[in-house]
Formats: sequence, C-alpha cells, structure tokens
Amino acid sequence: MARSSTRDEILRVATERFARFGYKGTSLQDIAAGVGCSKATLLYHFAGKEAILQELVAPAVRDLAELVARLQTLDDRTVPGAAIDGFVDLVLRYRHEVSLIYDAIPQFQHEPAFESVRPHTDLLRAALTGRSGDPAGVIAAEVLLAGIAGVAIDDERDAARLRPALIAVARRALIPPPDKD
Amino acid sequence: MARSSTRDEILRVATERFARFGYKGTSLQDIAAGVGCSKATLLYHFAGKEAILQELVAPAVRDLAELVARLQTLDDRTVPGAAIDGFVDLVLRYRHEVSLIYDAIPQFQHEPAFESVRPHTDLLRAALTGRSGDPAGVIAAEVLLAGIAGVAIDDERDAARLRPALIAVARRALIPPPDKD
DNA sequence: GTCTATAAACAGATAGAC
DNA sequence: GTCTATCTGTTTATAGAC
Repeated sequence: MARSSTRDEILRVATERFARFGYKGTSLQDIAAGVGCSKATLLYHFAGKEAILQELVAPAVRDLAELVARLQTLDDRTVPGAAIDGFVDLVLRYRHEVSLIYDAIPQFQHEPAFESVRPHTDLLRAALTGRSGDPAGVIAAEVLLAGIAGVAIDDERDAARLRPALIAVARRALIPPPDKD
Repeated sequence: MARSSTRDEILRVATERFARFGYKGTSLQDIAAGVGCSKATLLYHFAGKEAILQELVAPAVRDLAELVARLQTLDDRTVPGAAIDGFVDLVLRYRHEVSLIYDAIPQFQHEPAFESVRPHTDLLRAALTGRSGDPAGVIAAEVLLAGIAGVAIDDERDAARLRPALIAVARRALIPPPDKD
C-alpha cells in the first residue's frame, strides 16, 4: 500500500480547509483549487463531499474508541490522569480532525461515521471525573474537553510545547490536590 | 420602546439557529420557516443575512468591551478573579451569541462589528493570567476561555447552576493556591 | 484518471402586487 | 409590512470526451 498521490492530496487539502473554514464553509471548488485539479476529479475519488469528511475523521474516531476502551480497564483513582494524557495526545495527533468533528457533530451526529462519538465522549468525560458523577465535576470535565480541543486547532504552535501545558491545566482543574490534614 | 414583534422574532429565531447549526449552516429559508414568514420579510427588516448577524452580536460585543475596560482599572493580583467572574457572567448572559461569535470570527473578524473582539479577548486572556505572560499560563487561559464558551452553548442547563461550577473550575485552573510554607 | 460542459438544487437578494 | 415571483450566483453532482 502506497501510491495514490491525488487521492491523498485531496484528503490533505480538505482536512486543512475544513478545519480552517468549517465543513459548510468549504466548497469542493475550494478544495479542487488547493489540490490543483477539477471538481470532477474529487468526485471520481470520493462519492461526495460527505464521503471526504467521513474518511477524514475515521482514524480519529477509531483512536478515540481505542482510548475509551483502554480507560475502561483502569480503576477510578488512576483513570482521570490516564484520560487526560490520552485525550491530549489524541487531540494533538489529530488537531485538524478533532476541531472538524466538533464543527460537524451538530449536522452529522446520527451518520454512521459519527454515531459512536457522543457515547465515547460521554465515557471519556466520566473517566475524567473518576466516574464520580458529581455535577460540578462533570461541568469541569466538559470545560476542559472543549477547551483543549479548541486550543489544539491553532496549529501555529508546536505540539511538543503545547502538550505539557495542556496536561498541566487539565490536572490542576480536574484532579484535586491530596488532602493536607 | 416596545412593539415590533416580527423583527424581534426574527432575531430570536436567528440567534437560536445560528448557535445550533452555525452561521453558514443556517439559511434565510430556515429562519423564515422558524418565524413563519417569507424570506422577503426577513430582508424587509434587515439589509441582509450578515446584518442580522451583526445586530445579534452587538450587545455581547459591547458588554465584552465594558468588561475589559473595567478590568484595566484593577491590579495584577485582583484582576484574574474579576476576569473569571466577569467572563462567566458575560457568557451566561449571551450564551447563544458567544458561541456564535466563536463560530463567525474566522470569517468576519475584519468586519466593523467584529474587529474589536480579537483585541478585547487578548486583553481578557492577559487579565486571566494576571498579565504574567507565562506561556503555560497563557495556554491555560485559552483553554478556559474556549471551554467555558463551549459549555455555555448547551442551554438545556440552568444558568444559576452552571455559574458556580464554571467559576470554580476556572479559579482552580488559573489561580495558584497560596504557598503553604 | 482527469478534464470540460452541464444539469439540478439551493443560496442570498430584488421587484412589484397587495 | 408581507407576500409571490424572479433574478443571479454558487453549490453539489453527473455525462461524456480524451
């Protein structure tokens, strides 16, 4: 498996444009211009605009599922730290795709390629709170999930520099310091 | 000042649809259907789709400017707490509008109605960090700003219940606990 | 596999009747 | 102030030549 070029280039340009201007804000024309081909060529390689989106997010959705499955094996005490590390790594590995998923979820949440995202982020949120169910903790976890994803879209910044800062803020916000009595 | 009805109803429906599906994801047709009138009626009351957007965000942008101006008068020690309280209140007062501003900024940041948003959020971010300029602190502030705005869009939840939880997570993440030596 | 040409649907916006 | 009808441009997608 290797040679394809045009197909890969379409995916590369589409990922970048979708993340910058949103799914609705990017036309096939825009992508074709970026690739240097015609719209018809795009639609030779993909069944439609939505098929490009689905192929784009598939690896990120798959890795989210893997992360959540791995977290299920941990106990309530160790799971928040692992969830933080895992989510930050996921988001930095798929910066463009994650922001695109946030963008497209309102429209495509019931499409096959997206239907697992909501339940998995629910489990991830539960893992971040040590499955405590505490309402304030749940809200804190949501703030961190949305915030980390929102910051990661800005790919001007070096992932290696971003990673420790994102992990640090999440730990400070979500993991209570040990009692001092 | 009182009677108008149709015009107010257009703004109400547009705010809700823009927040749910994004500016690009909402057509004049969608808004007209929600209001129960024709597209032509929309365009009698407003110069165009963008004019609806601008009128929608104006109060939120104005209050953001007021908040930032007020924060400028505070010293570096007290400013982070005031910035957190002020931003949470702003976001809860304009839940739909704030998420809409996040959505529309990439496209309209240079339009008159939006041009003050970036500089003001820069000042707000600086206020959240006590103007320390510490890179990790700046990233933490961005995570909290984006995360709080992201959570506030979900208006299923009671603002009175959300407020203390949002303030608590922001304080925990952004304001270092007093030294214990 | 890639192109040009074109279809079909939809967008925002206007004209003019009521 | 609201409507129907229409214009114009853009969108996704297809047909068919090369």
